[in-house]
Amino acid sequence: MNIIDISKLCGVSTATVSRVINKDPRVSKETRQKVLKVIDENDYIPNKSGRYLRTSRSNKILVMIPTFLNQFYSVIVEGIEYQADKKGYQVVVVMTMLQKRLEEKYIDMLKSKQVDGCINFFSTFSSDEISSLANRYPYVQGCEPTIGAKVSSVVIDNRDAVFKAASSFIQKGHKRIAYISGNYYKFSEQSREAGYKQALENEGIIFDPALLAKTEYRFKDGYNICEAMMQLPQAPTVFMTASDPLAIGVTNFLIEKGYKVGKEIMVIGFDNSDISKFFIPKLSTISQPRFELGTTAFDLLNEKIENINSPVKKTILPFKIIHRESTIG
Amino acid sequence: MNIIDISKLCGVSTATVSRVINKDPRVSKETRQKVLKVIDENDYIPNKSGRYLRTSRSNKILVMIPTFLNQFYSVIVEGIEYQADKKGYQVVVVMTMLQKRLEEKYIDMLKSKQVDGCINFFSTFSSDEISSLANRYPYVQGCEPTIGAKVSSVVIDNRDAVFKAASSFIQKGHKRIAYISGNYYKFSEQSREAGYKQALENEGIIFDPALLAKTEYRFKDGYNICEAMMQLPQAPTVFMTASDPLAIGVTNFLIEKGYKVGKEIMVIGFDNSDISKFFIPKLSTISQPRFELGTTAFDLLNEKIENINSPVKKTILPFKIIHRESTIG
DNA sequence: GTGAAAGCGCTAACAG
DNA sequence: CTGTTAGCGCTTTCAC
Repeated sequence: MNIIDISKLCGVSTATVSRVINKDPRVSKETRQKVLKVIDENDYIPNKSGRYLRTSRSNKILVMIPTFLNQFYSVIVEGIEYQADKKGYQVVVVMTMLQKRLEEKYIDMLKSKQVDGCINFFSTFSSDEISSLANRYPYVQGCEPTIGAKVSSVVIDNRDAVFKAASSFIQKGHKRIAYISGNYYKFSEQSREAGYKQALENEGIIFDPALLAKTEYRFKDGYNICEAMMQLPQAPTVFMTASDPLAIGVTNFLIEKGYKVGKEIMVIGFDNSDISKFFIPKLSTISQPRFELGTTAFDLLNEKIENINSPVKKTILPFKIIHRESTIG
Repeated sequence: MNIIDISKLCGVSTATVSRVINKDPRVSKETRQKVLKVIDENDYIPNKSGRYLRTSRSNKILVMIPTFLNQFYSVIVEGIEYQADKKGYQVVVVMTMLQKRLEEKYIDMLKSKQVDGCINFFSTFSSDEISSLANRYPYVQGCEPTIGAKVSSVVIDNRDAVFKAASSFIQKGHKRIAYISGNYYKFSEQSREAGYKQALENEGIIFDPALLAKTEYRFKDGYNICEAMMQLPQAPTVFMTASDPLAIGVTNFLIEKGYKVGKEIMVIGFDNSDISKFFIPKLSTISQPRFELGTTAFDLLNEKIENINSPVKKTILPFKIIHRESTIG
């Protein structure tokens, strides 16, 4: 069942059927109703490949995220969907699991014109690859822009977030502040580490490499790192981490050993994931405006879709430091 | 840059270029190499819409899930990707947020031939709609098959899972067992409630409607329900829930009020989400084989893609009841 | 081993 | 307001 079949059943041309489908106003009311009736009766759905081939637009955008395991991306995708929906776009999401092979498999959807644009939240590509990609296709990055690449992106001020949080702990008298970072050497990690070191320096505390760990973002990594650091001659009194699961892992170890988290030892995570409010003790964290990260990413992408030569933009959104029981007892 | 441009640059026909792209063996080695060189030099990527239109295959499947907020789906999607990848499929995921409008917006991808098949994990459609959909397009369901619909699906034996768990609590002497269920009136909910009631009946305990709650699956819902139930004249000594977040919400309330969870009051969740091992106390839960749910769902779909008239299959995978601190102190 | 040509289903320019 | 027609980019017979 295609547009020709429908047109024959209606006794009109395919052009007229196409006009009805695309809500072109210059079709008489009677014709329109007749066509709609036949379409409905036959459950006719236009083949999109035919349309795309003709219009070279798919009204679809691709979102690449490393994993669905990290709830962090959930609200971001909601933001993208919210904004994209208003412009009539479909949003399809793919998972790259941090693997270059999978990223290539799916970026092909952009290159082969199956989607009108792509928002990526973690790329394994080099900055040159990203620059050239973004130069030729609508492509923007969120949260983890490729360092040095010429590409539109939306992020928070990671450096300032950690700087402010660390500074406030120091001002309350803490001297041994640990920071557990990720080990991908990406934008957010570098920024946050810089903020951490800057805070120490500003407050006249000498940076101790033993208090800076690089690891994966999971619960057990936080647990393991904490276990190691608590055996240092001078153990930390504050643990700052690059994710909430890391902070929860840290807390697990501390509580197991009988420490009073939030009183003796402070713990603060990152991302304000849902569990942070319902963990026991309630977890302090640094919050990113996830929904707005999504809507902004879409807006940036849309500019590129409408004009691939529009200027590259780097948008920075505000963060929030949220203190709960794990830092204020 | 299209296949014609490439063919001209190579001095061959488009047919030959197409053969090279599709690894057709009857192309001479020299021709092949010349074509590949030109393709590479020009960064030529075939337009997929042209191909789909011609072949009516997209090598893409659609996965519909209600929300990325629930980590439960993460490993399932990994399983799907793992299996689909072996057959050369791309996996695209969309989020329906339990909204019929969004589900329709995305099911259109299946009907309009943008994907070769669809795996859905939560549908708002009626059983008639699903039956007719599954009859005409490769479409299967996972975890929450539409009740009464003629559609292939993969699930665990939800009824038996809750039956076994509840029975074991009763056999340990518990008489007041609460079950917090979801409020969507879906397959898993009905099965689990049936298992719960069956266990009570088998052990000669009269079902008390005050101990069966229907709510959403979030942390705070567990908290609120627990608060209400603990005010009953005879409060429960066991809380079973339909999700881990619900169980965590329950535990939050109990600990806040000073109860010893795992000693005085037992709590068991559902799905064995990552946090369950790192919550304090460690949370007992009922585990579904998520990766296998994914691979099996893909296999079922693939059968339908290869032959839309292949018989409808209902696959049941094993579950596991995992006891941790919240039920064994 | 290679090319010519038809056609997948659709839209849009043009004509009337 | 409606129809005719070309053509989007690709694959695939059918020839040679």
